[in-house]
Amino acid sequence: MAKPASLQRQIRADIEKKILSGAWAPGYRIPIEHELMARYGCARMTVSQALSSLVQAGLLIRRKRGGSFVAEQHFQSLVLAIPDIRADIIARGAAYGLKLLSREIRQPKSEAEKWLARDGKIIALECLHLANGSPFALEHRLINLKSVPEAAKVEFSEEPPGSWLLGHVAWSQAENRITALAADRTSAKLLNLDAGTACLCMERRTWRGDARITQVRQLFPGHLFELLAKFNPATPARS
Amino acid sequence: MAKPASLQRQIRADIEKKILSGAWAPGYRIPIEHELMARYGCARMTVSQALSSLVQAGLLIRRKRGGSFVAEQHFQSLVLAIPDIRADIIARGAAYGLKLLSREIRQPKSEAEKWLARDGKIIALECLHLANGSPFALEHRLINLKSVPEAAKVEFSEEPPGSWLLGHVAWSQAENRITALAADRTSAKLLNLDAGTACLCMERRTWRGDARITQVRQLFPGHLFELLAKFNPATPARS
DNA sequence: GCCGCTATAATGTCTAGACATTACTGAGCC
DNA sequence: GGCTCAGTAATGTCTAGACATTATAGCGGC
Repeated sequence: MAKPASLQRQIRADIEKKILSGAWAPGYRIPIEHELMARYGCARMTVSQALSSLVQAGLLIRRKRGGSFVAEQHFQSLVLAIPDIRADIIARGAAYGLKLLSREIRQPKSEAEKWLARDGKIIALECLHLANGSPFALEHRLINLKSVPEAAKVEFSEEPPGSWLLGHVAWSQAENRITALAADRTSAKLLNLDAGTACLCMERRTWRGDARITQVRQLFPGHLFELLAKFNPATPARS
Repeated sequence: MAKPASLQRQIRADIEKKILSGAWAPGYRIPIEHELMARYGCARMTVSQALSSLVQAGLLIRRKRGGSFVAEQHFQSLVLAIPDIRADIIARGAAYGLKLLSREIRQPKSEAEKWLARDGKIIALECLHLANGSPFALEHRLINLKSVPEAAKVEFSEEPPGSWLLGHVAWSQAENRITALAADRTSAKLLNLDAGTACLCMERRTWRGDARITQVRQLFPGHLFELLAKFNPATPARS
C-alpha cells in the first residue's frame, strides 16, 4: 500500500479489512457515522467520504436513517483483460506471426455488417495469428471506416488489427460474447485442426458513444488457449 | 438515470459524457477546479468530490499542481459476471432443477485437492444443473471445510453449492479459467450429448485472504451457453 | 390487535473556509 | 545554454457546521 495514509484512506482500509476478513459479514450493520467520527477523532465529512468510496467499490450499502451495511453480494463479477493476441503470444515466450488472408474495403452486406455501419464503407479482414509458426487463432474483423478513417491506409499485414486499434482508437464500450463451438471445415483447415474440434469463440463489438467502431470474431483451438480472469473486489484496480 | 440529480452527480455526469463522447480525449486537461466551481456556482469540495468519483471509476487522473486529465487508457478490461447458474437459468425463463450425483466428505487426495486443503477435510460434490428438466451444466466442486465448516451440514440436494456459497461465505479473491474442450464419454453421457461435443469449461478457485475456500469446474454444452461480458468504463456498475 | 401518524435517528449533500503537498515555471546565476 | 532555487498554482485533505431527505420505531386511536 504505497499511498500516503490519509485519515480517509485509513478509515477505508480498516473497514475494508474487516469486511474482507469476514469479521463483518454481508448484511452486518457497521457503526454509525458519529461513532466512527468519535473513534477516529475526525469530522463527519471525512468518515462519509471514506464510506462513499467503499460504496463505489461495491462493498457497502448505505441507507438513510437505516445505517450502513456490508453489501450482500461482494458483487459477482470478474475483471477480464481484453486479449491482445500478439501481446499474449509474446508473453508466452513464443514468436508471433501474422498471416493476412483477405482484406477488402466495401459496402456492408450481411446483417451483422449493417449493424456496424448502415451506410458508409467498412474494411473486412480475415487473418490468422501464428505462435511459433503454428496457427493460434483465426480472426474475422470488420472496421467501420466512418469511425476510423485512418484504418483505410493500414495494410494489416504486419501489425494485427486488434493491436493497431488498441493504440489508435479510443472506445468507451464493448460487449463480449464467449462460447464454445466445433470448428467448421473451413476454419478447421486454416487452423490445422480436424473438423469438429472444440474451439473457444470470442465475439466482440466495440463502440464509442454512438459511433460503432469494430466487430470481431476470434476462434481459438480449445487446447491452445485459455482465458484468465482474476478478481479482487477490494480495489477495482487502478494504481 | 434514476438517481436524484444532486449537483455532484450532475457535474460528474457532464464530465463523464464529455469523456465518453470523445469530446475530451485521453490526455486532455480538464478545466481546473476553480473554473468548475464558477461554472456550477458551488463550493470547491463539491467539484472535488465529483472528480474523485471519476478518478475511482478510472476516467480521470489528477495531479497536484498539474491539473486533472482524462485517463490514458479507458482501461482495457471487461467486467464479466460470475454466473450463478440457478439465477441464470431462472433469468432465461426456464425452470431450474438440481440433481446431486455424489457428495462425500473426505481427506484431499489429488494434487488439485491438496491445493485447496493441505491437511483438513473437504467436501467433494458432483452435480448436474437442469433447465426445464434438461441437463444444462455439470459441476464438480470442492469445498474446504476448514474455511467453511457450516458446509458440512448442508445437503446441497436443493440449493446448488454456488448459490449457497454466495449467500454464506465472503470471498476476497477469485481466479477464473475459461477454455473450450470436447466432452469426454462420462460427462457427455451425463449432459446428454455425443462424446466429443464442444463444451465451455470454467474453472474457478476462490479464497479469502489466505484461506482457500472452494474450487469448481463447470462444464457447459457449447450450444446452450454463452458468457456475456459488458464493458462500460463509466459505471463500474452497481445500482 | 391493527392501522396510521409523528418524532427522530440516521445518511445525503453542501458550504466556506484552512492548511498541506506537490511539481511546474520562470528568474537569476554560472 | 544549462543549472538551481524559490514562488506559486493547482490538487489533497480536513473541519465544523447547516439543512435536506428518508425510513424507521414507537405511540396513540380505534
